[in-house]
Amino acid sequence: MTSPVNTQVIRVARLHRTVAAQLLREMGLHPGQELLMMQVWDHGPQRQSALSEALDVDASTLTRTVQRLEHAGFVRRNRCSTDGRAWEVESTKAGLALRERVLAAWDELEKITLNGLSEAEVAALSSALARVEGNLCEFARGSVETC
Amino acid sequence: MTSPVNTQVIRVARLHRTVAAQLLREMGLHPGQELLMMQVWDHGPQRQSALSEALDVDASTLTRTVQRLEHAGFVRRNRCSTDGRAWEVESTKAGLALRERVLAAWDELEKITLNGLSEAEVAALSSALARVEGNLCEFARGSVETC
DNA sequence: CGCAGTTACTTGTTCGACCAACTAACTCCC
DNA sequence: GGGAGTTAGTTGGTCGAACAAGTAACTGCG
Repeated sequence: MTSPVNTQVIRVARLHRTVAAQLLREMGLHPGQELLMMQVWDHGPQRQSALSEALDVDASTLTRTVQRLEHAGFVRRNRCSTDGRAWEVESTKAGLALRERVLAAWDELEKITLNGLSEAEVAALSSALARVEGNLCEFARGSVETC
Repeated sequence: MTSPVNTQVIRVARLHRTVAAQLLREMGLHPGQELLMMQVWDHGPQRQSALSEALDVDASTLTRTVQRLEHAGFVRRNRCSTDGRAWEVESTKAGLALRERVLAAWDELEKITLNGLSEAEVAALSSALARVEGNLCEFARGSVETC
């Protein structure tokens, strides 16, 4: 078999996203949006630059995700008082109303993913993924500093 | 921390794809396309339905990937002689010319990903990913049969 | 034979994600 | 103060990926 881990990563990622989409669908969210909402719920109103760094996505990706969430009414943007270029993103009431369901879906997704693995296996998997993430990040960024 | 493995899967997937994109870029391929090419190289001309099943992607995704690869000159389509609805997808000479470089890139990606992990750790990771894939697949498909 | 149902592929639409190029606003330093 | 350089966010384009809905061709059964 040629390079099975590459293939496994790709397949697991796609399936994981598909399952996430199924779970999030009924609350009107798409995969990726829940991460932004969770970040805002947990850490309050934040600039897009902070979100983009926390979620580790491109600024342009973030812009469009925020636009869609704003359009859907889950998020609001206010001009930053101290920096005229920046926006602060904040959850609306409608956004907050999703919180419990999203967290439940997130837990369920984790359970589905790890079904049948022992605690030790989960720990090993998690630590292996952390190292893989470090490896990939180092290569992608060209340095180990920002990982 | 809330549900760390979910997050890890998502981050690793994105980084893995980003690194793949960097490696494939210079040969004019995008992530996902290399999987199709490898499938065709390894198993010869195939119908799109076979490809879509082998790569486990939606038929519509496959259609467009084939269209782009065809447009790029890496792949050719011929009407299937025994079934007027189907197409057989085949690598062109230009496609075949990429083979060595793609396989090298694929190996490098695997090496980058697994850098610093022992053989035993890789084996454990791979087996854990296989089980996770089974779990997710079962949920996504609603049955264990097709996994 | 001919119609019903299935299968193979396509198209439209939406979304995440990236890169590249751009604007507007801030900062720093002469 | 004012220009050079940086930072924040946006827009345009492209691609993978999915779902939904559609067309054309095959299959099976009465």
